[in-house]
Order: sequence, then C-alpha cells, then structure tokens
Amino acid sequence: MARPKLTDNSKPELTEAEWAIMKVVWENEACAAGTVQEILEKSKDWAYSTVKTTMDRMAEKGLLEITRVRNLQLFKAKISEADARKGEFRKMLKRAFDGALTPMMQFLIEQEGLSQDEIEQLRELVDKTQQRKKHNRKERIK
Amino acid sequence: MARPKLTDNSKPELTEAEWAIMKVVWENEACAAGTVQEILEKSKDWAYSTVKTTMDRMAEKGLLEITRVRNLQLFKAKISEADARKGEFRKMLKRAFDGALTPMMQFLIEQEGLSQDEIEQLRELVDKTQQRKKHNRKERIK
DNA sequence: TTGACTATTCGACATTTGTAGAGTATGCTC
DNA sequence: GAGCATACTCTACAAATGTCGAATAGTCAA
Repeated sequence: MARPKLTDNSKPELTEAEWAIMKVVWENEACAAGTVQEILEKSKDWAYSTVKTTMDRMAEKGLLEITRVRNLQLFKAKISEADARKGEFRKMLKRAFDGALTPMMQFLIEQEGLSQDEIEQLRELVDKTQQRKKHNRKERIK
Repeated sequence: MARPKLTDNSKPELTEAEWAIMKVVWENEACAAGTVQEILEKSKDWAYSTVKTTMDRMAEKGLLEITRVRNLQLFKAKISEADARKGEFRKMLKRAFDGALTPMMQFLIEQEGLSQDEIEQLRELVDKTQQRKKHNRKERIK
C-alpha cells in the first residue's frame, strides 16, 4: 500500500505540512533542516525535530534529496513547484469535477463569485493566450 | 484536535473515500449504506462494512445525516455538492497558489496547456459572465 | 417458531500524518 | 581536553483514514 516513489510519471501529492516545507526549500534550495525550521518559526510553531522528521519522510518519498556536507545534511527539492501545483490542481479537478476542466471553469465563474475585476483579468489572460496560439499556428504553417 | 463539526462557516474538506461516497449520496438522496456499496461496487472493491463504517464516520463529522425507518438507516447529505466543490477548490488554491486566483489562472493557461478549444470555451464563458454582470448592474441602477 | 436474509453494531488492525522528547555524535572555543 | 552548541538519530504517541470480520438483531415467509 506504500505510495509509489514518484518513479512513475504521476504528479506528486503533498500534505499540508509538506507544502509548507516545500515552499521554503524551493526558495532556499539546498538548505538544512534547521534553516527551514527557523524560517517557518514565524508561521508554524514546530520544533526542530518535527521539521526534521517530516523532511526525512519527504526524502524517503522522493520529494526531497539529501546531500551530506561533513556533519551537515542539505536538502534539495526533487520535484518542481510547477509539478506540485499541477498535481494539486489535478487532484482537485478529479475529485470535485470528475476531471473535467470546463465544468470547473463554469463553476468557478458562476459560483465562486468572481469580481468584475477578476473577470476582466481573466479575459485579458484568455485574449493574450488566444492571440499567442493563433500566432504560433501561423508561424508553424508558414 | 478534533475537526470542527462544520458548525462554523468553513467549507468542508472531504477525503478520497468520502468524495466517492458523497457523489453517490447526492445522486441517490436518502439511500442506505447497502445501496451505496452496491453502486460503488463497479469502481471500488469495498466490503459493506467498509462503506458503512466510513458513512457512520461521515455522519459523526456532520457530512451526512441519518434517518431511521424501521430497522433501516437512510443517509442524506448535510452539505451541498457546490459547497464541497468550493471547499476543494479553495484548499487547492490556498496550498498551491497562496490563495490567489489570477496566478492560478495564469498557471493553468500556460502550464497546463489548454487546447485552443478549451480556451475558446473559456472565452465564451467569460464573455457571457461579463455581459451578465454589466446587465445586472444596469438593472440595479435603473 | 424457525430459518434465511439483511442491516447494524463493535471492535480491530495497518498506514499515514502531525508532533516531539531524549539521547548521541561532532566540532568549535578557551 | 572540557564544555557548549549544533545537528542528527531513534523512538513514541495520538488522531485520521482505509479496511474488515464477527457477532447481533430485526423481518418475513413457510
């Protein structure tokens, strides 16, 4: 029942605590557990051993990688933030919208109550993307 | 450390198994555990007691409500699908995008590789919404 | 009333996640 | 070399989640 070690192409799933730690590691690539603990101290009231244990487990799962420098362990991320985001997003999409994007969008716009501003932003984003795609297509054809 | 019983206004968070069960309950409002188990049999290989135990726990959490009819228990959803979706969406947004919608959209469009079609759909959706919003505003002003 | 069925109740066990203290090793400073 | 501060290791424990089987109890037909 052990979770696959991310050797497959599936996107990772992080727990709440793992997200918090990952964010720090991404920002401070190759950092020690103590550093992470200190940085998180402001928001999380975690003991050093709590952070360390969690990070060790993350290394076991293949989320982090440990490098030794003398008597110090440095942690690096084994997965990118983009992949983690993708994983989180897909999990949500699968669970709550049967994996279908359009219904999710519909829901988002209708139920989540986007503000006029947010909708405007969204529209611009879509515009730009569409422009870019069309352009790319022409390039390819040319 | 017990999770709040949803008496507060927070959106619920469902686990994987809970989502599966919830979906069946929403579709067959007021149904017995056995029914749920049978329906899920195609996709999940769960014993009756597995389903029942999970549903009982869900009732304790306030996700389901039990009604007795003779020696039969009927379960009804205490939370709407919309709320569950909202909860799941927000959790994802908070974890992976610090709660900010626009970055998420950006990510979605750029990284998740929406197809031309999907973008077109999205644009239409945005258009309609914007139209509606403007219209509503006029109505209100009028 | 006795089966045959169904549904319910209970207790149980493994795994994952959150959380941390106690002990141990290592290296620096005086 | 003794003392201190760090960092690491190990072990532990509670709660949540996934999973069930065994024992019970209620219902209805023969």
